[in-house]
Amino acid sequence: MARVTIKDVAQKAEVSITTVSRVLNDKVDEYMRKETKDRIIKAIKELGYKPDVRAQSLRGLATKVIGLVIPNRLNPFYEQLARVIEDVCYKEGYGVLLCDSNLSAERESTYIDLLERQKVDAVAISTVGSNEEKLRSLTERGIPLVLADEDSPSVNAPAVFANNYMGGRQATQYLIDLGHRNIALITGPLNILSGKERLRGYQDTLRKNGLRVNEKLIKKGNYTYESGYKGAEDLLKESGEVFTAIFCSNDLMAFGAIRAIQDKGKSIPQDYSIVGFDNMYFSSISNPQLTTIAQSVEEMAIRIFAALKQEIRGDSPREKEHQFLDTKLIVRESCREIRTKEGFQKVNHR
Amino acid sequence: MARVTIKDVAQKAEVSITTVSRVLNDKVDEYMRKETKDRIIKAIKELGYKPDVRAQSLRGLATKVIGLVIPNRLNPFYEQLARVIEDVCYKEGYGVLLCDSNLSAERESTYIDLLERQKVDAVAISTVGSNEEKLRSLTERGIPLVLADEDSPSVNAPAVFANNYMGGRQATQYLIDLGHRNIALITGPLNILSGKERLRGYQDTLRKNGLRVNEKLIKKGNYTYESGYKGAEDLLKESGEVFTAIFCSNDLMAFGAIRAIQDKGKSIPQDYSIVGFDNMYFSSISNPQLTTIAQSVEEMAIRIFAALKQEIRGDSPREKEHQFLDTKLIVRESCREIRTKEGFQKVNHR
DNA sequence: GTGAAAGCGCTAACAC
DNA sequence: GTGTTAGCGCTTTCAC
Repeated sequence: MARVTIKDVAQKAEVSITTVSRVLNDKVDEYMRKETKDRIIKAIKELGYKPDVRAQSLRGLATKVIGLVIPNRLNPFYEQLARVIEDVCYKEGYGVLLCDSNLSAERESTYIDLLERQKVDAVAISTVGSNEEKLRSLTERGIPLVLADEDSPSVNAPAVFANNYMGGRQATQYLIDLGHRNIALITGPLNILSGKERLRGYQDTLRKNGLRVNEKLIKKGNYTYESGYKGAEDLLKESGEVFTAIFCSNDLMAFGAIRAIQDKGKSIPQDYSIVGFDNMYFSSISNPQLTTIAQSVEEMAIRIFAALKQEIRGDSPREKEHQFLDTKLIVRESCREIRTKEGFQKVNHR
Repeated sequence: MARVTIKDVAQKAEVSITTVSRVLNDKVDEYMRKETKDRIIKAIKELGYKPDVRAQSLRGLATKVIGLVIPNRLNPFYEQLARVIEDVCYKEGYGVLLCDSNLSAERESTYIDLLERQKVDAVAISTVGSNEEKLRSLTERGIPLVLADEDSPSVNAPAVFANNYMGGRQATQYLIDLGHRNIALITGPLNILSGKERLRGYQDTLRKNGLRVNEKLIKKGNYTYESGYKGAEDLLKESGEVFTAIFCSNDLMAFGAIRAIQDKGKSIPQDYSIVGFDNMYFSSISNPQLTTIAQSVEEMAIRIFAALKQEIRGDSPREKEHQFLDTKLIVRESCREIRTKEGFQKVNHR
């Protein structure tokens, strides 16, 4: 029994294909004899018939597939996001065409083309940039778009972000509350939103607490383990500046920094306190377990999917909504309270 | 410029849709005037036309999408496999519908149905079991199948496996060569191939070296961090048996075991040597860095894709090939040589 | 060298 | 209540 189509079902149930189609699409309210319906359902079961989505969607129905474009799943945050979005889609009967642009704008562009040819119902994208035009044309071609944790200038689409600024503030404030006064930062890539915002949160928080922003304590990283290692190494040897804590813009860099510090014979948190960002799974089982900022990835996935659905239904406003989700400090083992000139610092944070 | 179809291109280039279709599919060898062809290509460019894959495939062409079903991407091995397969597919112009069955046979079954309805060109699956019938019917329905690292009894499909038995032997032999005589094992799930084979490799290697297989030193795990922690805890407190090393059937459990040991105030590798399995990214940056067995995931992805293509082309033999890929020991920081009764042990391994 | 027309599997407007 | 038919966007046979 190869390739069974609606015709086979119709034949077996001794009705027309229209009638079969009606029961498939639950257009039965226009009264159909129960007996007929049962006969059709029985035939479908027996033949193991499954409608061909391509044919259905050619006629205007949904493909029930969404495209998801992420920059790089080696970054655990995106991997987690992909997993959670897939989970939500599964529950709603959608498949996910997963596209990892591998940090390449060109690859991202190729993938957008692929998704357009595949006529997916919608796409969620965390863009690496440089594809604004293509993204705009996607929506013009009738494929709705939702921006996931990365903005795209000149693209009018709903967006869901983690509040990276808030996270940067929480991390920095926590260290200050522990008594740290000289807090270093290893940044993310500064051409993307999360990198910029975490930096801004750090700077503002220092200032708000009457502390100076020391440029020598800010090292540029790119979210990789290696760049975290390098950043901490530089802080340790080159700068000659005093510092007692590092806020790393993501967990992977935090692990690199920790290793660099340990390789210099120092230890965490005795000699240096470390805060990460992402709360990746490994941070809860690493040694030491990492104090970090958690983003609510589940919540983000749910919001993204909701936005996707709204766009698919076409009932979204002309001005697209940008949502920001709260971040949360997760205290574990990588920070310690320190004695300052003024004596023990009163710890008081959320 | 919404929805541009082949008609629009034909109109703009002042030819029939047939002619446009010819250049799309490179059926031009049947002599077409170069001028005509150029005009069409120009029109395609200007309109940004992209063929609708659904329509093409309805007429018998490929959908250029494959389905990939994995048990659980929280297991880094599968996540890595998914990433690498996606990469190969990208290079070959294929999209990937990624389906995480989340260790549920029911979810896997639902996903198989989805893939059939979507008429993907082929599916690669690492099954969690209980869906043999469904898998067989997939192939009968014309959607070829490749088994990825997990066999499925009674399903006649090509398969690509890591040589888990070899890995189990390598890990165990390495520990023996380091002088260990009482080697514990934390197993994977014993209802799946990799779990069984790694266990078998462990047992055979002990015996081949004239060592006794001590059931009390074998703890059942399920590839999670928690089960590794629990396994080591049990070994440490309950058994009362002496042992100096643990072979953990995957890295995640190795991390759990390490933590359990450390929580008891012991250290790695001074007090206990640990070998993992998978060589996940984190094993190279963890503390201590983990000695482990590497599977060649890239090679696996390439072979799987090659098998997929062969099945799609339909030129594969009736008796499907089962391939086994070599594993490799990666020595890092989590093991040490120990003194035995007979004095220092000569270390001699590959 | 190029076009007309059938048909892939399906839905929906319209008939009866 | 159910069937006939046009047509979604495309490829391919056959005709010219």
